[in-house]
Amino acid sequence: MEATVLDRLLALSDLLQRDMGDSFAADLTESRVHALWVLHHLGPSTQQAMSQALRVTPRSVSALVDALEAAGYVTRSPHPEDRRAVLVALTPGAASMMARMQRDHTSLATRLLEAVAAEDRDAFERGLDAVLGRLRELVASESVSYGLEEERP
Amino acid sequence: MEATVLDRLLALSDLLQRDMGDSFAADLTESRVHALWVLHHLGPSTQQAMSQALRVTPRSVSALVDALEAAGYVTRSPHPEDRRAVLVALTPGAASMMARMQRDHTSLATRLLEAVAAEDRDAFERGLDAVLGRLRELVASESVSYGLEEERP
DNA sequence: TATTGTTATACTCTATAACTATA
DNA sequence: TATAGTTATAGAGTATAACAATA
Repeated sequence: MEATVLDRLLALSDLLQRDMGDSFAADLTESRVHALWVLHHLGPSTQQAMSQALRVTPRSVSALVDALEAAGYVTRSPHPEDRRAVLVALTPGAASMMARMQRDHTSLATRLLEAVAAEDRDAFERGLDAVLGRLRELVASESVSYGLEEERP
Repeated sequence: MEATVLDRLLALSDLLQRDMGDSFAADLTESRVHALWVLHHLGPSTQQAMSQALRVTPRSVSALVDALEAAGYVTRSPHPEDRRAVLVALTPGAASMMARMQRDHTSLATRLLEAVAAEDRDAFERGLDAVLGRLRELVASESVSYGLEEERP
């Protein structure tokens, strides 16, 4: 039995994730880098906005921002229009680190696409979009399930 | 700027992972299901073997197996040839649960591939293999890096 | 009344280090 | 001496619930 497309996608997913989890500074973890990455793309943000982008609870964002602030990666400042909220922003050092990460990300994207034979690239990209679209449909309709709820050992 | 192939792969990775993390019985977590999945594919295994397959330390395997054993998903039995080791095996209930998960997995693989236009499928699969191969090379040569070690804020 | 963020608490995953039993 | 697994301990991520300040 040979590997299905799904198996290969899962293998890719595994490699990408392992790769991203590596090579962080000692005081950075995957979750913290994810938070920095979100700030890099969103700009200064409330913790509410970060909570939605990271898909974790506001309480967890507080903990992440506490750690990032203590290590000098972000600052908290009062929101100019809403005195309940704070604005979290990257420090200059963290911003340049994220800029470098963005360049590495772009370079990786290029190198991966270059691995695909030129005559296959269009079909490959169409296929990728099709699979992504289908998966989004399935997730939205909740019809992707490993059905573990019904049965117990 | 439109999404690169890498961005789409990461989006796929995200959806696949979110999907797998959902819909577990209350006493199952993603890590525990991963352990059950490994046992489903390897058959009865030592904790050492599980440690390598799951890429976590032996100590963490002990903790996972403790929880799975307490909840009735696996059993520990003495290894017939090595009295230091134990064999961890799925209980019948867990085995049938994993069989169902395997069917769902196969069905998902089929549905995803069906989303790709028939005339694109060969090129899509070749492209996928090429990207996967390239990523494996890059990871093996450690030349994929977001370079976070050198700089600090 | 609803929202933003925090304090308090708890559980899970993971890791390192030291230890026992066996190979 | 090396390996399989455990006890002990610690750090990080996440969650829920109750609360404060503000909208």
